[in-house]
Amino acid sequence: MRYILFMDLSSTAYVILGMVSVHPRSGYEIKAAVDESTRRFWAASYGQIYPELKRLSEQGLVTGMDAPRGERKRTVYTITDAGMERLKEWLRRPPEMSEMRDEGLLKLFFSGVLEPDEAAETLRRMRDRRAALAEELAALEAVVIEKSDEFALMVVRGGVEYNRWYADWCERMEAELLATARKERST
Amino acid sequence: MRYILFMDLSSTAYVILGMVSVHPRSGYEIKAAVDESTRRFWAASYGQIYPELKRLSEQGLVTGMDAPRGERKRTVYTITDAGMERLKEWLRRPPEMSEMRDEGLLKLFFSGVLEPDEAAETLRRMRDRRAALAEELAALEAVVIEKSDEFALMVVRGGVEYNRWYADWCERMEAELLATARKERST
DNA sequence: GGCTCCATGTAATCCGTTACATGATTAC
DNA sequence: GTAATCATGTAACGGATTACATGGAGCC
Repeated sequence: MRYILFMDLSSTAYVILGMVSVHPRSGYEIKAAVDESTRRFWAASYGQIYPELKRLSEQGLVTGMDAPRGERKRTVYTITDAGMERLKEWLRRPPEMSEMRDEGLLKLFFSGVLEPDEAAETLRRMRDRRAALAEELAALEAVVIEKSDEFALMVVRGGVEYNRWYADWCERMEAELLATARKERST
Repeated sequence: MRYILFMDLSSTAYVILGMVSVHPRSGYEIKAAVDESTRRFWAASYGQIYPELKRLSEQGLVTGMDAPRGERKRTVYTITDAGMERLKEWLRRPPEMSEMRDEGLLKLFFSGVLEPDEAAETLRRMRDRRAALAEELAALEAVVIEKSDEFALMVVRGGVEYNRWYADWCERMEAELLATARKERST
């Protein structure tokens, strides 16, 4: 007999716990929920979800129940009391990890070897991307309002604001860049 | 004899090309440069840098030259014309990848199971972290100004602005959260 | 003498994505 | 009937971090 008292959970484990804390879901549904909500700041793939569900189940943090749809097998997972405790305990701990990888910024950073208008082109692309993302999230906002989930709404709106700020920053930097380029040409 | 005409380069390869495009550097110096500049939006470890330098050298995109310091062996890498062309070609391509992982946002997203003031605590931690980061980058700004690198400066300042926006957003969300919590308590 | 920094490298490991396999159900 | 979606899983692969090994140089 093995005693698992308090094994460290992976970050994916908490996404799963969070997702089933709202209401029971199948692995497939968890993946779908992640893809339309946390994906932009915390993704998860089938390759993580299914093995993790098995582990969480073994540790008694979720329980899987058969819930077939016709002849199609299906297992929905419910969070247990122990699972809810672990989730809350994690939520109360100060957030640690935060990282980003941004190819646009990297290109900008090295753009000293290019002509100013080539660098400006990078900024325009970045701007367009961010503007599109802001619109996408603004559309999602309507969907989230329906669910009346205060925190989900807060996060989507934050996403809209962030992408708008970013798009605006790109515009300003492009203008600045072209302005100094003009000034330099005239001397 | 092997003919490598146009093998795809890894993202790390471009960081290295970018870093040696400014002036020749050793692997150690590349790592140090990454750590004090691009790290926040594009990191690189020794485990990537040294093998990648070897590959880039084999492909004729950089050339390594012995540059010992006393008895201590040291190799500095210089970008070749071919390497510069590859770097520029990449810089001109529209940026694709951009991703983030943010534990704070993830915790916020699932904070519906907590008391409002516990969720507010998460926002306070996030705010403090962002404010500290903004200060850190503001201090770095002074160092970057010395180097008179227009693009590096643009990126650091962007970082300051971003973290200040983020910190401010956290403050506003905390206020909003506590306000609705008060309202709900009074009903 | 010991600590920190300079300097190069590799092996083990972790984390995560992609691709694939399989099969039922629903919509057109 | 066939394409898309629901549903579960795993194997292969790739990217990146961590840890370790090795050793010289400079400083207190």
